[in-house]
Amino acid sequence: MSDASTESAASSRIAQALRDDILNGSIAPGQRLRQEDIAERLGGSRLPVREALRILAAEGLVQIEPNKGARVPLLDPGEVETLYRMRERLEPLALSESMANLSSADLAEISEIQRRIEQGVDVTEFLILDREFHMASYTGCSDEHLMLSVVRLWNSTQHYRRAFMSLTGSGRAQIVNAEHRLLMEALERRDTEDAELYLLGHIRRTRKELVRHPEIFSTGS
Amino acid sequence: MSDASTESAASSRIAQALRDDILNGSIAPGQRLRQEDIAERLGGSRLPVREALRILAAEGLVQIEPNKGARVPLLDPGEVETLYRMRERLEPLALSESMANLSSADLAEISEIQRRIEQGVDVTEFLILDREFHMASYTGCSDEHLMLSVVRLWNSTQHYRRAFMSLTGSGRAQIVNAEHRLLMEALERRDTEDAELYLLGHIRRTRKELVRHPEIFSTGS
DNA sequence: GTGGCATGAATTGGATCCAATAACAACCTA
DNA sequence: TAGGTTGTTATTGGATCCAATTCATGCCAC
Repeated sequence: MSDASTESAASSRIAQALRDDILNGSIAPGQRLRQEDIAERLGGSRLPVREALRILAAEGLVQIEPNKGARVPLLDPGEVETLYRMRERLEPLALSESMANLSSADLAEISEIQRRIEQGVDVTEFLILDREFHMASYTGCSDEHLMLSVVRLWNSTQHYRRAFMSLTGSGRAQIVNAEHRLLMEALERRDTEDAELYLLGHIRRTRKELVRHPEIFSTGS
Repeated sequence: MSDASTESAASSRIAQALRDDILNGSIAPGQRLRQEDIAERLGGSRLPVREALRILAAEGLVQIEPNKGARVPLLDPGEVETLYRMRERLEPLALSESMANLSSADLAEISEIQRRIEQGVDVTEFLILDREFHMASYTGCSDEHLMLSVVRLWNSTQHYRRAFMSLTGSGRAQIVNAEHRLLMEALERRDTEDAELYLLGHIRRTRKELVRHPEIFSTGS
């Protein structure tokens, strides 16, 4: 991400800043977002802030209640489980749409990302690289609707992925690496069927592991 | 629809009016939406119109380009095909989440909708009833994210469904009715596996038929 | 005649001000 | 003392005005 192309628009700039804050955990689920605070903190008036909140609402990063303001959604275990089931169905589709268009340079980049994952084990870094790994595998998918849906699913579940990783540490790193390597190998073989299957298994296993740790969802307050 | 509850905020009211206009074809894909025109036509200033356009953008009904305004998305055949492939993956999931919560009253309502479909053959009416039929089968699905995605997919493809129906007439009505009846019967048997399969087949067949008619996508201009 | 460029109008984006609604607290009453 | 009520405050929703950007038209040079 870190897109700075259209920084001209204040609303986009503010949306990007808020998006970063939410995704990296600076703003926690359940927290309320007052328009005036954001306007003061990020510069600009309340109007572009309101537009930014609408943009983020479209991405599932905040929810807006009329006359009550915006807050970061606080999901229960069932909702996260459903989001993962949606990922299991949509991401293999995105991968299959992508594979025909993946260049060998793309494959090399994916491989490089996985190499870095297997070196650094920092939780924060892992979350970034893991996301880059999967998104890189979808670069060949040119359909905006599908990719927007996929990004929405990643955004909505980002916080719980981090909570899970922080809780369990990198104990499961070997499993993830094995799954990533299987997926990569299928990509290099141009075997769509296998790639979809490995990806499905990867997401499904993660879902089951998340469900096994309901303590992730305790508010901590 | 035709919600007239006075509690609705201006932005929600305008969004609803625009949504109706887009879904029933009064506003065609590719058409530009000027803020001032809408404000004048529906009452209110440009500000709630801007919010309404953001709401609709979140639903995939309009797309906003910075400094260039909003317009109804004009999709090419490939995009619609992908949207249908997404439907094939997501709607069986929604159905499976829904089935456990479907009451016999819900089933009766679904059956009643199908009965009406088999009577009236008007294209406009069919589009409404067909949508009601499927949505009624998802009423047991309480997950907002999933249902929002499903609604988005229906909204984005509504215009092309209408174009297809207007073109081919009700010649395929018997096939649709047969598929709906198979689906209903599986619902009544509480057979999730069969229901998902019938639904998948139903959507997939429709996709293939749509792809066979590229003339739907000619702008007509 | 065609291509590029500049100027104008049209349209969107943003700031400030005002109104409406909801959260909050103190008060009064039973 | 507890519960409801009422008045105040904080926050969001909407209207109007101004600035920035884009698009179209027409002109000039080649």
